[in-house]
Amino acid sequence: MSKPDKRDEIVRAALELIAENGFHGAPMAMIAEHANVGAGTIYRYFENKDVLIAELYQGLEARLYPVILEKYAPDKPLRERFLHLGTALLRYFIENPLDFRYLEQFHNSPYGVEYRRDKMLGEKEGCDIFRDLFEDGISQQVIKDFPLVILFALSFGPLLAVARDHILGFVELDEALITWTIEACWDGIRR
Amino acid sequence: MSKPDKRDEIVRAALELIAENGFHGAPMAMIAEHANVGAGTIYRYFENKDVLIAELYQGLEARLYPVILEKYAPDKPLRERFLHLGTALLRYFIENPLDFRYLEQFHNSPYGVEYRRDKMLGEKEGCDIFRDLFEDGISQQVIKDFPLVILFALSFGPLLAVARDHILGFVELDEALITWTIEACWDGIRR
DNA sequence: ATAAAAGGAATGAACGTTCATTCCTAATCA
DNA sequence: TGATTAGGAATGAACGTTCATTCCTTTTAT
Repeated sequence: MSKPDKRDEIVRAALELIAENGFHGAPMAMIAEHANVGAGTIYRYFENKDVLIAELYQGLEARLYPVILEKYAPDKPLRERFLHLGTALLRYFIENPLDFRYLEQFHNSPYGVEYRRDKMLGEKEGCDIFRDLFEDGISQQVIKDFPLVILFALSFGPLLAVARDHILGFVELDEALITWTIEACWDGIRR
Repeated sequence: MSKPDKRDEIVRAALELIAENGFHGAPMAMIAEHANVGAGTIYRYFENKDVLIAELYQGLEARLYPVILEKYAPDKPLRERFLHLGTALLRYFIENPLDFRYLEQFHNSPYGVEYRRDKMLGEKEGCDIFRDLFEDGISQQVIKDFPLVILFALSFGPLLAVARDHILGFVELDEALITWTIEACWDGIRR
């Protein structure tokens, strides 16, 4: 097993176990076992569990942007742009349930809240695409003139909820239902 | 301190600590200390930590229904009924941030998922009021003909998200913003 | 005086992390 | 080329800590 191979195995095992069992249901010893690696080996690649958790998160976030930006046309009408981004995101979550569950675990943990607070205060990059879209829509009087946080809530709230419901098996989302759901989100934010 | 008084103190301390620090940030010893009670005393009232957590949850849920049903008029138009329930719920969460944070902790934990699954499979009582409302709306062709789970997601998704944002200090919700947000949710589900 | 309730030190299991040791590879020497 | 050895990656048993829970003593109430 080559060198980066081992790191990858650790990351993969951590993703699987944490996504399925939460941070506290995934002890380092168990992660090591599932990665076919000694317990101490993890510490050759990650300073401690917190660092492993954070790096894993950043890796997932980095994967996400290219996916939703693929074929994104910033010149199309606002509604079309919104539907593109929303459905792309929802599809990604459905096709990558482990990623989704991990992101949720992270966001609902102290790590995530702190991370989000930093982003808020620092006005960091990240959801730029959505923010631009909303600001565009407000100034064109196409989207309701609400604070951005509210628009985010109206868009991502349902999106994350249906993704969760699908992954937990409470509903079976097909292409049609995905589109309808994102269209309904648009109805919520449009004037 | 009388007998039920002690039980109440334990429940209050557990609510505060778990809402603020999560299940794993609220050890039994700390709960006992904050309740001014010996560590062993908790076990006179609750078989173990899981039972404490579950009973606390059921207590909160039981408080919730009377609140949102107050002044609820099942004969008013659908939109009005929806706005009443939605704003009442959102207001309750904002006025009782500890309750809200506890409920979120619970729902995002293995306890909550299992609990929800039981409810789903058993078609248990609970969100009856909302379900009736949605089914009414669908048959009157006022609400989109979506699966109930999707309608729940479109309504509660944003509601919980804005409540979270308010409590974490990312937005300051006043009466106007509360109404506008719930109206926007209605725009999302109405035909 | 007796029983019930409360208290908190003691217990053992589980966890993250460390570190002395092993193992593997590849450079060095004969 | 084949044998020897150095270096660092990998290991997993062991450690210290934390936690839920138990158990025995003390306090309170009757």
